[in-house]
Amino acid sequence: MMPPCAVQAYLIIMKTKEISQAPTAGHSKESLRTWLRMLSCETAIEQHLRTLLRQNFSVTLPQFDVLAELERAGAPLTMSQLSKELMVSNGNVTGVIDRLEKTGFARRVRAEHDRRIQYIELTTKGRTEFIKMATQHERWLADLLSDLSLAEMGKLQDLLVKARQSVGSG
Amino acid sequence: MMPPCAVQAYLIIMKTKEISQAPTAGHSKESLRTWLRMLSCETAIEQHLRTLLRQNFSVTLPQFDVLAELERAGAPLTMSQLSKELMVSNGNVTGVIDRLEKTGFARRVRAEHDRRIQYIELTTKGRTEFIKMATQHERWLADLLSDLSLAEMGKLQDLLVKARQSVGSG
DNA sequence: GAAAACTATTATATATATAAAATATTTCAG
DNA sequence: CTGAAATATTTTATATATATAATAGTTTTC
Repeated sequence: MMPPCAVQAYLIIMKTKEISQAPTAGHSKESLRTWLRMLSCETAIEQHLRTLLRQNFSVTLPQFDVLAELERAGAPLTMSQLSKELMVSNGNVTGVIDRLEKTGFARRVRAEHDRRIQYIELTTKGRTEFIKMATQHERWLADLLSDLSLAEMGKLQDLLVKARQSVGSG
Repeated sequence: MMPPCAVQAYLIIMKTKEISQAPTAGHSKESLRTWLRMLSCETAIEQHLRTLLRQNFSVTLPQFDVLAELERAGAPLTMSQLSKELMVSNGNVTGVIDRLEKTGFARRVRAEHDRRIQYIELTTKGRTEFIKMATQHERWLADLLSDLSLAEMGKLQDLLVKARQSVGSG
């Protein structure tokens, strides 16, 4: 199975510069190295999860994301709410919901008070299946990161949060 | 502009569990939290870079990746070599190269010794433009991660490498 | 020389960004 | 209070990217 990738090959630059990097390399070079390592790590995990979800539950990652958001909300959401929460364009959600309706995991319900709005809600099947997926998903992750101690994960989280804040709003 | 996303909304789970997490939460929960933070951080950076590349150089991220790989190699590569290096499926590279040929950044050259093979090489224009892009790309990254000290980036890299190794081969 | 392996492309389904269009509601000038 | 303009919500259109699978052309191997 082939990975999602996309960004990926910044790796090139790292490969190129790596040898010539002195330990005191400037902030610019270290930023690049940090980013490339984050990218590599994130991509590897994402690939595993994507494949596992597809093979075990016949569901794609964006579909899983929508189910998760609906389950978390505990109530129907509009298309706009979904696209905002998932940070995906509006037109995108339309397609994902189309597929989730086809497989019977979610359904559209037209609002009465404002007929522009469609509420998206989980079906019983959708909720049941999502619970299974989420449980398994958490197990997979624990396995993927099993070499890290709790303390290491804590430190890693702190640094990731700091990096995220540095990048800016979101 | 809307982000790439895709994986994204595992965030949901984090949001759900966050409050109930005791400091001594188990490895499974911490793995999930670590992953969600990594995802959030990586996605934010990727979004910025993607937008900046597109707006400043009219190039997509996969196209930039191919250019980078060709530049790094310093020699023409075959389609298979590219798809392996970039961890993208074979059929995928075909499309990206089609577009890079159209914009004049790269070109196909049929090998003489083995007519199954196409070598992909940078054009002069492609090389020139890529250098500009890579320089700018590094600046953008330094800016995005400017809140992190060199020591913090070093520690973050160590943990990311360890996480990457835990995930497995690649 | 036939079977197996290799290389690249094509086909199909899904995902995504951007932009434009379609539909419905709200606001506000008159 | 009415109706045109502004807003809001969603879908559609187009281009790119991606995974998987199937196909076509070449080369290697036995």
